[in-house]
Amino acid sequence: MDNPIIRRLEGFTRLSRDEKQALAEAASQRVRRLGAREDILVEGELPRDVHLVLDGWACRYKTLEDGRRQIIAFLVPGDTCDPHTLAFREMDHSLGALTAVTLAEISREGLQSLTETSPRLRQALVWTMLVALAVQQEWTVSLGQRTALERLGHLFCELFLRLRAVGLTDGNSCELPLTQGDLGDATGLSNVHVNRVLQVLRNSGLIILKGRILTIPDLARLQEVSLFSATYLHLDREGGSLDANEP
Amino acid sequence: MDNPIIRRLEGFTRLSRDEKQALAEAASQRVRRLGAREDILVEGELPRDVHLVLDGWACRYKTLEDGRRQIIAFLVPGDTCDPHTLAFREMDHSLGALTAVTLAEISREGLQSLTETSPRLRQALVWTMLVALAVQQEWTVSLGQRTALERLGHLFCELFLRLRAVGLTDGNSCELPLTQGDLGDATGLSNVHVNRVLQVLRNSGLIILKGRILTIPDLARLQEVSLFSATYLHLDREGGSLDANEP
DNA sequence: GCCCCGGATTAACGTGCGTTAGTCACCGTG
DNA sequence: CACGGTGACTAACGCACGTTAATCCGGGGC
Repeated sequence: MDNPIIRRLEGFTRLSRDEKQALAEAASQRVRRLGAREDILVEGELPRDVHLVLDGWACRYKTLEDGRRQIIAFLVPGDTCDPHTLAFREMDHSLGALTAVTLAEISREGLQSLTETSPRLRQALVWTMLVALAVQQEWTVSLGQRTALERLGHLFCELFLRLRAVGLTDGNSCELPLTQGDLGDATGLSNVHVNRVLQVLRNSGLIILKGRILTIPDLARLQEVSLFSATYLHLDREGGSLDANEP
Repeated sequence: MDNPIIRRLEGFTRLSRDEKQALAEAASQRVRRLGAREDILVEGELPRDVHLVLDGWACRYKTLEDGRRQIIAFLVPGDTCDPHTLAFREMDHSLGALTAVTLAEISREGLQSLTETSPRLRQALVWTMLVALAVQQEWTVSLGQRTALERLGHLFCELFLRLRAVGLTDGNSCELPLTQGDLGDATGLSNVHVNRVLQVLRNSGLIILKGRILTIPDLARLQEVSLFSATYLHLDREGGSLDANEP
């Protein structure tokens, strides 16, 4: 009943017991498990369901004809894989598991009836889409303007805070089950250069990265170096239009 | 009554006479005009209204502390400037006019009552947000993987098709009121390099760019060179979940 | 008609990052 | 315990692109 999706949405709005119950039930009806590096959905597919990440890491990616690959988003527990399904028939990108993952499958109709009974859940779903957009905009800034070091530092800040929002951090550490190749595909850098820059980040004490564990000894300093400002993540309950109708 | 917003939404769903009427009325209630290069909203502001572009070009942009600037989206007639207002209090980026623009201002409440009376308009609004997300994802790919020439070619394809969708092209030509500096800020390139690459595009006959008019003699060829595939724009009426309940 | 100014263009030079290609460390497997 | 495989790491070299700075051009104001 305590699942990361609810934890995620509660960062935005307060949910009633009934809403949580309905959501938890919908998300436990059908569960799909995949191994690391398996594809969840590939570009061109016509998904019938919406997938939510319950456990593990996944990513969105696009591939160009000549093989170049760009990871366009990381998905951690609590994230929605494919809200697009609500408006588009066909996937315009692929979804891949990075680690072994557990997904909840909710049918389009199921999700729709959920949002039709609860305006608050509807708002929450819109909110997740807008946050996804805000994150994507920030990635645009990273790839367009930030140096390699800033890009990686920025990404680490983002991932750490997103994981913390769903209770998946331990002090100033979190898991980071990504290869240097993955980091390169996400930041638009070669794996070789990712390696070089990681050394610098390590040697300057900004991060500790060993095994699959990332530690950020001084988050404020890493944020400063990476020109990171957390507002775009909208992690605090700012209150959108819903609150206008509420006490 | 025939305004670009309706033209835009009709690319996704068929609207009833009443819905169009209500939308057109809401969009004509309050109109705001700005000169070229003026700011519409700046980061940190707390907008009370949602803005729609009726005429002219605008852009979203973010600025880093040291002055680096990234344009994260171009807005043309029919586009929604700030759907965020529905969920976030504070702007996490700025909006600027590129040319003189005419905007429709709709209050949060006004928009909400519009979407509450018509589920179809609600769906259409969700659709515009998802398209914005899809476009942002494609920009991520461009900045991460495409070469300078591909980036510019890709951008030209995108803008041309988006303008065509709202009836703002003339044969294989359209307006392009952007400076080479703007193009650089959008593609993550220096204005000098934008200039170099434009020469190549011109000399190879892929584009004609003179005055503020862009002509694409052979769109298919430009698409090929830029690794452009139009699916991410979702310009065709694919039918989302709404159609499931319809004849 | 002249001035002024933003934008386009060009040139010379520098560099951050990619590419290629190799070695090394680790881990699960038979 | 040898093995194969994957990911981390290193080194040498090259290029796409940035930086700086100068010149050119066209349009609007008076």
